[in-house]
Amino acid sequence: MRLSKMHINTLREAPAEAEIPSHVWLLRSGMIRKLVSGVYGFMPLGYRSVRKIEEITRQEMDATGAQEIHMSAIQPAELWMESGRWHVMGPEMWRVKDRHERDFCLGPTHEEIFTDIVRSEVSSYRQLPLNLYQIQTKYRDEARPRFGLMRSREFVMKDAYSFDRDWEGLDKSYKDMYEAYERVFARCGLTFRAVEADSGAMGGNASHEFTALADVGESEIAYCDSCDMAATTERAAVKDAPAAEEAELPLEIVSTPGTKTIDAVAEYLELPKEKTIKALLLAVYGEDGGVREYVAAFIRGDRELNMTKLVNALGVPEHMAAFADEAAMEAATGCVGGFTGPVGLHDCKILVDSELTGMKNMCAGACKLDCHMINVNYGRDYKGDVVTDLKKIREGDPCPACGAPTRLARGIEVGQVFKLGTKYSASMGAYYKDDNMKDHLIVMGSYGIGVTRTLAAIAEQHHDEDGLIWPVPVAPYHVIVTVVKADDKEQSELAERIYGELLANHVEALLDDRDERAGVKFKDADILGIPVRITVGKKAAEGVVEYKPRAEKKALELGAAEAVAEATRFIRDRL
RNA sequence: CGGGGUGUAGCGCAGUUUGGUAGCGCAACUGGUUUGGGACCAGUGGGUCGCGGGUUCAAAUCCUGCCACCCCGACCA
Repeated sequence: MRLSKMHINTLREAPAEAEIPSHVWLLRSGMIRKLVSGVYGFMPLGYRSVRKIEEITRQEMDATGAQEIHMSAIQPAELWMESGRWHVMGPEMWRVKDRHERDFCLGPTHEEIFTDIVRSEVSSYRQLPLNLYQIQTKYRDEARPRFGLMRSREFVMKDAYSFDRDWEGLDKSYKDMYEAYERVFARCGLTFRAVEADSGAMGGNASHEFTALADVGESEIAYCDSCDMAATTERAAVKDAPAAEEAELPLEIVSTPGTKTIDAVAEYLELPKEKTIKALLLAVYGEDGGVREYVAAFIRGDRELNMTKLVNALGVPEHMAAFADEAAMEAATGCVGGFTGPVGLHDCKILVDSELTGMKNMCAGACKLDCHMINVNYGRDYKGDVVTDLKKIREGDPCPACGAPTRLARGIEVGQVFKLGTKYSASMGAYYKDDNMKDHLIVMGSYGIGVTRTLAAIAEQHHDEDGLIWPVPVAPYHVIVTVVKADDKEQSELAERIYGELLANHVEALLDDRDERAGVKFKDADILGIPVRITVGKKAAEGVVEYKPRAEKKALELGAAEAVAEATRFIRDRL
């Protein structure tokens, strides 16, 4: 492609809305363009890179035997009613009505649609296992779209669904997908980790998230250098601190005026925060928006609550639980904001972090204004309706698997795989017949890759102060041939020859034949992040050009033929 | 949804405090001079000042309602 004919528009300055490097450079390179908040369009170069990620994904999916189909983004509400998710999904689901007032949604994911296809088209064990996938636009009305393609309301996703006869089959399908995902992200040039994840609203009982490491990532992972433990911080189990070896002292109420926070009460009573109990007051809401149940969760004062573990313990969807309106909860349960403890509550479910059962002589709120209790002991003074791990993991906490210090890192969730089991086949009635004509539920898995988010993750990991540096497999073009003086006959002829030879070698080449100053062309080539630049300039008459990989600081002087050979080799080695 | 901020030309911004009929840089167009890291000179075009209502002789500027966008938080297959 000749740049003189191509529609590109690089920006000298970043639009004010862009905060992180991937967003800045994708906008400045003119690869993407915002339409409204969380909705982006792809310009010629951006769309080429998107298609490359799609193609890599497609190749790796096909290699596992998965088959590509294409379903509509518009989905009838009935299917979501059947699975039970029409009401579970919450406001993130983009709901629309047709002219007859019938309910539809713009698909945020396609479990229902694929289950529906398979239940009507698969009836025999001979048709299983089956893995169907699509690359398609998804819609999620995010509460807060952010960082360009990173968290957008419309995005391209590859979603695959596996259908097996039994759990052993699912294990195999899951492993195949997991390994395919490792190949996809490796080919995209990402530094990533696969970590254990919570399966959330997807249902199912096992999940891994593929996280591209990046400081700006919204996903936080915990991992261990001494063993292979790696999990999202939501998921990571936290080892309880060892039980205290202390005699139980008599329960006492003490006056603690104005100490509404753990910091304040610990300071006032001169106690370490580890000797205090923190109360988190929550409400579970029903579908009508009213309070269904009040919940008080107790964890050690120095810990933080892990909301995911809490809602899992309650068995409710995450958006149906939230911090309670204090006044209403005080009236209903006898708690006192800032002074709530596990002793003295009523009409309220009590969740206790397992660690507290081993702690002796703790300080907790007394459910009485300006008062705390000391020497509170589990078993003797209070009990939990549920006792489980409710705490968030911290850097340095002992690894739940081996005890070595845990490390934390941030990243971008570019893919996730789930073992769904029979959640959807059971709710929607997807069966197959075995060789005795007996019906069995199909065992399912689902597997997603955020294609456009992957593009952003790659940009986030591959840029410098001058612009993008695309890994060859996802670069919009491989080589850019820059003509320093477009009106110099020797230069333009040599550049044309090099350009032609590159194309003949099946290298995707750009020819910058624009009537621009050299500096403009160099700046643009750098911003666009084309992996190799061949500059045809002063020494064109001698047949000498400059060869420079984008990631290198210095250029090499080579003969034209050598430069073509070198560029061709560079690209082939990395594809 | 809560808190904060911003809306003025394609992009980045000034002007708003103290009302007087809109400006700068970049980009675009024309001509000339330049020509190896975002050139220079001269000229040109482009704006319902987010939208609606109000105050006023006069509103980008003051009052008011709404909308959009961004950031933090809540939330997030």
